[in-house]
Amino acid sequence: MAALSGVSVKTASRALSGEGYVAVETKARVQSAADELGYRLNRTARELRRGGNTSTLVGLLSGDLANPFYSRLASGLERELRMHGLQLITASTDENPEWERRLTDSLLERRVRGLVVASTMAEHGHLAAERRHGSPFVFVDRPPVDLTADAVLLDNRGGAKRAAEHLLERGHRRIGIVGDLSRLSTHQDRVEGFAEAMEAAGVADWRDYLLEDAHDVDKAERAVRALLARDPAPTALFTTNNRITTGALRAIGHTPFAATNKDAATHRDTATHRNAATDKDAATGNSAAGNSAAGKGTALIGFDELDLGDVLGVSVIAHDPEEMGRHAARLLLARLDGDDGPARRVVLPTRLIERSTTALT
Amino acid sequence: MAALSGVSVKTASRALSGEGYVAVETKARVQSAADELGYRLNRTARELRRGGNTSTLVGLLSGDLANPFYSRLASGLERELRMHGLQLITASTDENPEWERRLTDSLLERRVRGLVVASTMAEHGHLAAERRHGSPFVFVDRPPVDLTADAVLLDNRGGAKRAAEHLLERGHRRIGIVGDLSRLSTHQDRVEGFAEAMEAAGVADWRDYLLEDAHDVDKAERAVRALLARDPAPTALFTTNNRITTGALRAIGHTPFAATNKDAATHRDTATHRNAATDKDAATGNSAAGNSAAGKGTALIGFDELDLGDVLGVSVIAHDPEEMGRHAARLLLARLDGDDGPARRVVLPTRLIERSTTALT
DNA sequence: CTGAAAGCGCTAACAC
DNA sequence: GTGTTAGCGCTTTCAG
Repeated sequence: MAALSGVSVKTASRALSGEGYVAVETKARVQSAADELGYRLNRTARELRRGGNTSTLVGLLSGDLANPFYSRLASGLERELRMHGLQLITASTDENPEWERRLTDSLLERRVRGLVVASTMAEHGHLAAERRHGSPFVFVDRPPVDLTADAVLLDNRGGAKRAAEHLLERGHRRIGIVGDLSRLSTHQDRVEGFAEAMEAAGVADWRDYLLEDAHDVDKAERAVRALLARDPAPTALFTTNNRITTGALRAIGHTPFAATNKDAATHRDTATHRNAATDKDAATGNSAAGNSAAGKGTALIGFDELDLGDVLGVSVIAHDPEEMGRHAARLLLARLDGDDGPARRVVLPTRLIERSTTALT
Repeated sequence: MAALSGVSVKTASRALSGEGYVAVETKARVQSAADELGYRLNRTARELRRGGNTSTLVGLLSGDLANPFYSRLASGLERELRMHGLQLITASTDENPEWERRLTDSLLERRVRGLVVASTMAEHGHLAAERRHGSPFVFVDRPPVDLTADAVLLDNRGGAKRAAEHLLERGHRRIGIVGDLSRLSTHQDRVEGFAEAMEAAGVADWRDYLLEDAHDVDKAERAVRALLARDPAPTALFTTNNRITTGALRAIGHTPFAATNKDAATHRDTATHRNAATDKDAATGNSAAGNSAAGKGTALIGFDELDLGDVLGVSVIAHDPEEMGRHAARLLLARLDGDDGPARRVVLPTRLIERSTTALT
């Protein structure tokens, strides 16, 4: 113990934590002793003794931290929390409900100060007891089911409706729509918004061009190819999230530059665990330029902004993931500050960004 | 205490933690009592009592979690750790050394099991005492200075050299190079590699076209515009990371689709805190199509793969951030497993992906 | 299989 | 300014 090395006893606590009065000289002595021994305060023990919730940890559960949507959400959240002395601890659920449950337990056992979750579970009744006297929850992107809790959501329905209207206004009627896991509420809302606009326009058979459960870029690419191969091919496409839009762009295959393109290796080099698949994908990806004739004239609008969306000229329904994170942080901070009012629900707007992929030709 | 609600005392511990022998019936009784009270084990207290390092937390410090490079690194790291029962706690330093120091202290005080850090600090001698009997460190992306520790790095020099050679082979001699913060070792290595190739080719004045400290997309875009406005304008560009490449693409302004593009709002809607700037940027971004004539024929190769790099046809020096994360996890796990051999240094390869931006015309 | 006591590292509350 | 005592919630002994 640093106390022995110094001369005093557990007044070292005061010196190192900077709380309470300590003589300047004593403080210096303790400090240097601690430095020499490589000693540091044990924050865990401190939080235990302090009782209640003194932790400075806030948990975030999301499907996949590598998805720009979630990483930007995390970034906004983290920055806002940090300004209030809190730290973010993140975990990916891989959209697996069982893992989400396990990770939630784990974070709660760790007595996090609060929990922000983009849930992949079908219902959240099991958290009711927790919520009564535990850490506050904030749901992001997807609302709680069977539980009242704060939530920050997107206007999915409105955004999707706007996307469909935009395509309809430009004369399209056979519009393909490719979606994520069909069990996700965000997906359902987007399909609903789309349906609303289509039916209002008198297009009853829009479901013929609906493809769901395209959860990753490769699946999306295949889905889009399948759609474009239909006999009366769709003249336009609505892709309901960033990964799907990426897949669609690969399928449609813009090659903005000269075609002297011997891009043998695709960028999907991250998939080191699925070698066979990678090679095959590389081949199909490579043929994009060749196939492009099929979907080249197809109009496209996607939900979620893309990193190079402006450069590529992709029309999108955009929103602000970082803002979502900041909002979640603010709701959480309010709860930590004692706010025990009714659950709040914030719905963030989306907006249409019209670019070349839906330009009139 | 659940003990009271049940009938036994702190045998509840055994029941809930599942360690030691407990009658099946007793266990069930305790369980239901705990459920009802919304009680959960306090992992913090457990770890304290257990002494030493029993925590399951691993910290990651990086510059900016929203940067795809770091978020993919985090993703690979998190997945690998999770397979071994460990959890990831992340924090962004915003490339601010002072914050990095503070966050490091904070994580260490929390007795994380290990620390993975993409450091922004100039030296790390202060961690020497820590390393002796504290948690192991793994440096990623940037090597430790004044400290021996495990590290997973990229072949920055080789990759940059390859990029330069690629451009030189295609006849370019006036090659602009735009880099990140000049104090970062990754930047320096990349410039060195570039320099090596240029000097070997007899281009002595390459520094005339070097612009540094373009740390964000906007700065990069401006830097590239400035470069292209030089009198003998460069015929090719090497951008040394993903953000800079993005900025360059905006500046060069490919508009792959028809120019009926009224993209009034740029995608930089995230910058709600800098309204004035945003509007201005939007304007300049918007004029990309107009200005494009200036740099349209300019060859471009970037360090780091881009999300839509294949669709856009951007040549890059690619590598695998997720793999870097997995490697870091493995080094850390080995240390936790008792490995006390000399510090390891893993250097991951890069590879050239040749696409249309460097195609011969 | 279950219980009682002690103590992990720290800090609240009081002394001195 | 500083020291003392007790106890946060748990798990470790070591006994029943």
